[in-house]
Amino acid sequence: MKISKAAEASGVGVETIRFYERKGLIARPLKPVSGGIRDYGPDIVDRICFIRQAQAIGFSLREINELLSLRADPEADCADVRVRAIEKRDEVQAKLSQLSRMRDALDELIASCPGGGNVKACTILDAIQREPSVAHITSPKPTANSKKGTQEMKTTVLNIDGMHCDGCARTIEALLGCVPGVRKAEASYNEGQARVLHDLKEADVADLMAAVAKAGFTANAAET
Amino acid sequence: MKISKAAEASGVGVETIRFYERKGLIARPLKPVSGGIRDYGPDIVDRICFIRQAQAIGFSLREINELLSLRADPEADCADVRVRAIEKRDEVQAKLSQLSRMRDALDELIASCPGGGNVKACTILDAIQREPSVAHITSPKPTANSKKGTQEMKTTVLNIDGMHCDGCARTIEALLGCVPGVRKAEASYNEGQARVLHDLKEADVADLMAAVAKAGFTANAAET
DNA sequence: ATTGACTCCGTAGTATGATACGGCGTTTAC
DNA sequence: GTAAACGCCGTATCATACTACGGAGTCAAT
Repeated sequence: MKISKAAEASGVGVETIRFYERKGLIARPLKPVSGGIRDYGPDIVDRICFIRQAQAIGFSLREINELLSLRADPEADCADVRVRAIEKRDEVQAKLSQLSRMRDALDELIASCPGGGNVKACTILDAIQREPSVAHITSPKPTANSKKGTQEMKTTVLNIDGMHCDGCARTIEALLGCVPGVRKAEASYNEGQARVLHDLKEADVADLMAAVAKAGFTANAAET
Repeated sequence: MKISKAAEASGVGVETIRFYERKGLIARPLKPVSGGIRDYGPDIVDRICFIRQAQAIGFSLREINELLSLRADPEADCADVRVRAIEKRDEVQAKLSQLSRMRDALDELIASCPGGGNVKACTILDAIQREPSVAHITSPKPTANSKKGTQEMKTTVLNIDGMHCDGCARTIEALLGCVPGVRKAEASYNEGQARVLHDLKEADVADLMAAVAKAGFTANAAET
């Protein structure tokens, strides 16, 4: 097989094959004693395919070279390969979670755009700053509140549609807890209700309903 | 803050900051009228951190510049920002799917690995060469199943109707985890999806759907 | 006042992963 | 037997993202 055939068979360009040869990723077939054209075997095509696949998974050429040496090393253990794969998976996973946060930030930006001119409140920067513990979802910041003594605490009971389990109840509690002005939130799956202690100056019932609606539940103030 | 402080605070080299300035990624602080040394503020440090994180996720500097310009415009036309944000969102989504396929491919490789032994028998190395699910990263063709081998790991993505919270997601994970042949199950309330790594020899997609249906959810195989 | 650490700025070099070009030799089809 | 099509090989170029270097200026302490 000549080099152009090999290139076609493995889906790369001729120059790329030569490039891999220079990089030591594939062996350069010897010229036949007689003449001047090298003969590429199917093993080389396989090797090039391997390289391309490994690249697609995210390995760099240097890493691929290491994988290839491992493959050739009779002393090498499969566990070595496994470790590399797991490391790579973790890398990819980390990127995924950050990207997903960035997408959420963009969604937020898009959603807030038509509403009004406060594009400034864009969270794109926040979205990927530092590895983020999920903490901020469950633990709302202790609000340094009440500049004045004008509080108006109230407990509101909400009837909630759409809860399917205790997990839903906990989600609702967390959501309500994040609303500024909410001091305490309890939700019960069995009762289909949430009980919220909040400062009417900062959070009214509509705010609560909106927070719950974000997760797809429907809330209505209960008659007491 | 002098440039070396800013560099230290953001974890890059001084030269890198100057490089970003030349590229227009960050503004170069004006020299004070009096003297010759520029003063770097914390906003620049934030911006640099953002750049680094975004890079780690896989954005190029040019793309990052575009992302940053989304938030920078104070008086920008809302519609324009919106259009660009939507474009970016699509890019991010595309990147997410690609990375997600990479992760699935790696998961499949790792799951099929016995964990030790000679590399001659390394299933990971073999699979990088042959596994059709790895191939679809670059060329997403319908996979032709190889009948040989004792296992056939596959990642199936299910779109799930009826999830109302993270708790539901955890329930679904547990249910799927109980199906024989399932190696790994991840469900996300936000995505409305579950991602299942399973051995087709033991558990097919119908099995997965049946398991989920037991708890009152509806599952459909997603096209990726 | 002098040292030493740092800044400023332009230019140049490095690494990765290719891709292209030019000059020459070898096949091969007509 | 000759011309197009390849193959061979070295070098050059591209894009991206830094990293380093050299010379001059700035600044604070000794």
